[in-house]
Amino acid sequence: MDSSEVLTSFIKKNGLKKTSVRHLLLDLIKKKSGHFDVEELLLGIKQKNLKVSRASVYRTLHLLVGAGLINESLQRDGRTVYEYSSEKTHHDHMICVKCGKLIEFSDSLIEKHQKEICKKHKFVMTGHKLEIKGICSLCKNKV
Amino acid sequence: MDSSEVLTSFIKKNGLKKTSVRHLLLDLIKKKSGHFDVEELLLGIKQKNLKVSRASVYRTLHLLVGAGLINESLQRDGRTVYEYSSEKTHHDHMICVKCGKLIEFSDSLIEKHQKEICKKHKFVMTGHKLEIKGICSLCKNKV
DNA sequence: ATTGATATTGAGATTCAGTATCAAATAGGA
DNA sequence: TCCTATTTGATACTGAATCTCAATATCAAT
Repeated sequence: MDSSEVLTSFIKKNGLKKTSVRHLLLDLIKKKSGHFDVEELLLGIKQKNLKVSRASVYRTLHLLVGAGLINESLQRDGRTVYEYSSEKTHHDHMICVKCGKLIEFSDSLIEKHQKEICKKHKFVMTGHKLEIKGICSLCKNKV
Repeated sequence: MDSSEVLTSFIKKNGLKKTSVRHLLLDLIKKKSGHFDVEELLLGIKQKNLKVSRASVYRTLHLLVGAGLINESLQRDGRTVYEYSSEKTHHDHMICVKCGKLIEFSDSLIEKHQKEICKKHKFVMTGHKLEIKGICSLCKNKV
């Protein structure tokens, strides 16, 4: 089932309506395939001479998170950064506090431990976020 | 070296000035010993008939983070939640998306893996945050 | 295809956490 | 005490995210 079908079935299951705005945004996001925020999406929309309002972008992003198609990835400069939930394993982030560089990594052992901890607390995990802040190898060697 | 001394030496080392506001806030935070945000601090200040401005609270919190005395713990309802960096090992959080309940946990294996990953990427970690979102055991059993 | 009930959208106003500004107050060395 | 740099408080400002509400679109039933 591809993402468009996932969206359609999520919409149907929740008594919502299939709209062009919702599928248009999903398409834009799929093409980006990486991290993005609301400003980036709005810029892309403007450049392509499409018409989607800021409010609809925010609303649709919430919807897509609910459908599991995208994730709130992290906060950067006060903005929420999202990413498309691809099939590849969940990954986490290192953020360089000097240059803002984002490094992705994934560690199956950490994932496994998280699941065990949730089990121990009888907690049903719906999402998780691991952010490591520090100084990247390039910045470390500067001055 | 207790936290007040840590603050004093941090202030001296950075050519800053020792002020009553800074030590007052540190004392308030130590007494709280748990999670807190700016509004909570301001409320406590008001109730005790103390006088510290909102701007100074924000400024001092940044200072205390820099001195390693407190941590930015997580985001809750758009507000930054801090916590006092006690001697106990670093801990992470589970947040119930239904009731907002915060569950603390710590896992030395996860910590260890994080360090290894940083080493692999030649990344100098200055802090990290792990947030697991989901549904707590109490909410799970409610309708 | 038309209707009607309901959900969605766009434009702009609003909210609110956090930041910037700047004059007055304070710290602390000389 | 004096001098200079830092800090503080009051308040204006910023900007991401949300709210409002009239206009529009969806879709099931006719």
